[in-house]
Amino acid sequence: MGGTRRIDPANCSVARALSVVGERWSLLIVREAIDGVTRFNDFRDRLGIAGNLLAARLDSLVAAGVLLRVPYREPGTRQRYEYRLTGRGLDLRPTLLALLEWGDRYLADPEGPSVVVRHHSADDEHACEEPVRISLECAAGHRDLPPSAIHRTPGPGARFVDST
Amino acid sequence: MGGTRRIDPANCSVARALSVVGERWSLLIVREAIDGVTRFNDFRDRLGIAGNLLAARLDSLVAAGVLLRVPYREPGTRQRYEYRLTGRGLDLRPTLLALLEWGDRYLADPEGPSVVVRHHSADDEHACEEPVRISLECAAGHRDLPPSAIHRTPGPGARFVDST
DNA sequence: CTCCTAGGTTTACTTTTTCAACTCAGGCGC
DNA sequence: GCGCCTGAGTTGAAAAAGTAAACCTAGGAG
Repeated sequence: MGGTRRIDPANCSVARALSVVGERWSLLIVREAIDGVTRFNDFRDRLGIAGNLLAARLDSLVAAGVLLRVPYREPGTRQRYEYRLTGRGLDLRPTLLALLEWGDRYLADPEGPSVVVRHHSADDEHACEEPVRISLECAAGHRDLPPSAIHRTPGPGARFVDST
Repeated sequence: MGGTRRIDPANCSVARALSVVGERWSLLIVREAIDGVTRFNDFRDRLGIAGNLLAARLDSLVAAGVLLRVPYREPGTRQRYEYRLTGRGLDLRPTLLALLEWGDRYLADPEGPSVVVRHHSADDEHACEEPVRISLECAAGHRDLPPSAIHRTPGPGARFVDST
């Protein structure tokens, strides 16, 4: 017994992240939220998702802190709730952008990508409207690493399992 | 009729990418493949996934070009098949890294991340073993854009739907 | 000629997802 | 006050997906 040890694949932030946003629809809901959607019927109409499932997903995203359930009241109507993206939710943008890039590269519409993500800013200073892409860079400042130039190493919270 | 028009949310590379790698287990299988796993029983043992489901996922990842089914033969055994990551599969690393970063930031083990992705290279020249992270940069050279500094615009393949 | 093993397939069961219909609470016109 | 409309869900039955465990299978070893 006691062969080599390797990082336990179950104790991994990828798996934990996927347990929150890995279900069908979750990331698409976040994408719509990033696009400014906040209301139940708008999510439902834009995604074509079933109402009960949307309710369940919104609940779990709220529980995970990705969305915030906020009461609002439009003049002349009763109080209702909307779902606002939190900081956590905004921080899923790189994930969505990585998926967008991969989809554009390998599964795009023949006419080209349907969505281009561009740089802008509230103040004019940095607004340039140029397309944005994902880049891998290391703490030593090496930029644009190819996917083959990275490897996984155990971190402080690593657990190990024996492999045979 | 004919309100404002917006990008059709169904005609989107994020949705297409998720139709390939968005099912439960798919990205974890890719993660293991990136980690060097190629064989059925290794995937099964490391992930704890049911055999029939693993078979189905491997098939669909092969059909999507993420994995390649390659015959091999170990001396003294019959020919078997293994599943090798393709270029498409490797290009999912940024997606996995984005999920890893998000999970580390918001769902980490109290002791810290279990996995740290580091920079290395086959030739010593660029090897530095520093941690790698995802960065958003635009074509004009602006780097490290915060998630709030980007927005979606229609691309050449965009389709539109009326919104009320 | 039987056993072993990696790589699956089958079967039976449980859970999720889907679709459509229904509810609910308040505001509004009358 | 009464019925109607609307946004935001809930309910329930059917279909699809996932799980666990037993079973199959082809070639090499003994």
